Amino acid sequence: MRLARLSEVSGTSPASIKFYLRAGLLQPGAAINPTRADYGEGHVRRLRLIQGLRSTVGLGLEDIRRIIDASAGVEDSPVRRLALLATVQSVVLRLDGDPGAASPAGDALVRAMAWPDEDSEARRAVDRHLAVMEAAGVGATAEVVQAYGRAADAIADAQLAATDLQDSVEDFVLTAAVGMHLHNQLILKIVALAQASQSIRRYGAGVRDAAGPGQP
Amino acid sequence: MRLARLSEVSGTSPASIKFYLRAGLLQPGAAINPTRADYGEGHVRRLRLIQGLRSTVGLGLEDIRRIIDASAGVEDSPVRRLALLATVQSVVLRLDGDPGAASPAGDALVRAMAWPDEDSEARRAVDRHLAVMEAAGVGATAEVVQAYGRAADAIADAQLAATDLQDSVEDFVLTAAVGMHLHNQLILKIVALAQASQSIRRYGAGVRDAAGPGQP
DNA sequence: AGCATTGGATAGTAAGACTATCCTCTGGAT
DNA sequence: ATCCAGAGGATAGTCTTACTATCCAATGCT
Repeated sequence: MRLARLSEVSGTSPASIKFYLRAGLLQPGAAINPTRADYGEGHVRRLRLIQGLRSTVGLGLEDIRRIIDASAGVEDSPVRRLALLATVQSVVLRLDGDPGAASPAGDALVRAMAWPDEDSEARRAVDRHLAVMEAAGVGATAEVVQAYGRAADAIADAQLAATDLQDSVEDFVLTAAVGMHLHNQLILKIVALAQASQSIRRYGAGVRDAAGPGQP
Repeated sequence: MRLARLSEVSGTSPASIKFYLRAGLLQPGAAINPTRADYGEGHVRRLRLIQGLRSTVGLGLEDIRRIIDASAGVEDSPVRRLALLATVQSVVLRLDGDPGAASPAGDALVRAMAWPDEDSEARRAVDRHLAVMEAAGVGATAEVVQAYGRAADAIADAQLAATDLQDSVEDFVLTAAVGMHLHNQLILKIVALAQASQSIRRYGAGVRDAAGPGQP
């Protein structure tokens, strides 16, 4: 198909498609001659992936490029797919950074949850984050961290169960990233609800009524 | 103190201070004469708040303005402070939106957690979010939602306990927002760790090694 | 008296993600 | 064979956000 048709099918403006081509997020179509190129189903899937990662997950084009690069060549093999999942998580949550020291709280968590005591980017990110919180005077007690751990276990289980290793790489990455993002948002909103609920429990419904800029 | 001194004390460039003054995020200093103004401790606190909300929590100036507006006049009264906390959460998590229908999953959660069955912005946000997830084909089972709920209860408890209702409004809002943000990030990172751990448990450490763009 | 500072206003910059315009080539209809 | 709408490529413009830099007249300290 030609650019105009690709634009229609994918719901992306021709100008944006050209932009993604220039940015290297989309392969050039097969050149029929110097002024005509042919695009296929792969281009449509790629555009769906870009759109989804942008609009739903809110990633920038640089992050999307990293995910696309990591997807290259990962067609089958569950192990590679799960590794790709780790990359997606790393990008979505910005897990990369300096190594940093292992934290006792992190060790305690891993032991309490009976998780394999392996070094991983996620583990280092948790350790670093606990150190940052400590430094900011916002410590997390071991009980709280373990409560997070139990919830995280359930979440991870649900997400892995919902992960279809048979999809095309694009669809696999897209559903994984979208699912991850939506679950993350859900947790945060439930925390907000819990906090509102506990406030009401302690101080009554007046808490709700006193909200907002205009005070009585 | 003069602008130059305020700049030194707060670590904000004079140009930025002027910018915040223009944007209305900072009150003008007490005018001594047409070309000289005096700034006080309140200005320093306000700048600390703006800086913290920007750099740590990553809020935009519009969101910061909403929080500042909501803080106006809230000096004491625990009830008002907790209401302010709800506003901060609403801004940080972007809880506002159309009402939307109540979801059975949300009701189940509230009942299971024995939270007060009150209407609130957070509750509507959870309901809406569950509907969005359903629509996106990323359903959350009741068990998962309740696992989130238990963790959220522990989180909310820890955060409310760490909330010092005696601080200045600025410090109160700042520590609340920063704590909220850091806890949120922690949860997401622990989920990432849980997922990595479960992947390794199922498929062995090969998952970790297969990560990254360069494949063997 | 004189010059650096202050405060206020105006305009410029940088990043990110497009969007619009221009130009040339071409392929199907005439 | 010829014409011209549309294709593809390149370049430049737009919009937003958050500053940063420059100007300018009025002071105030020396």
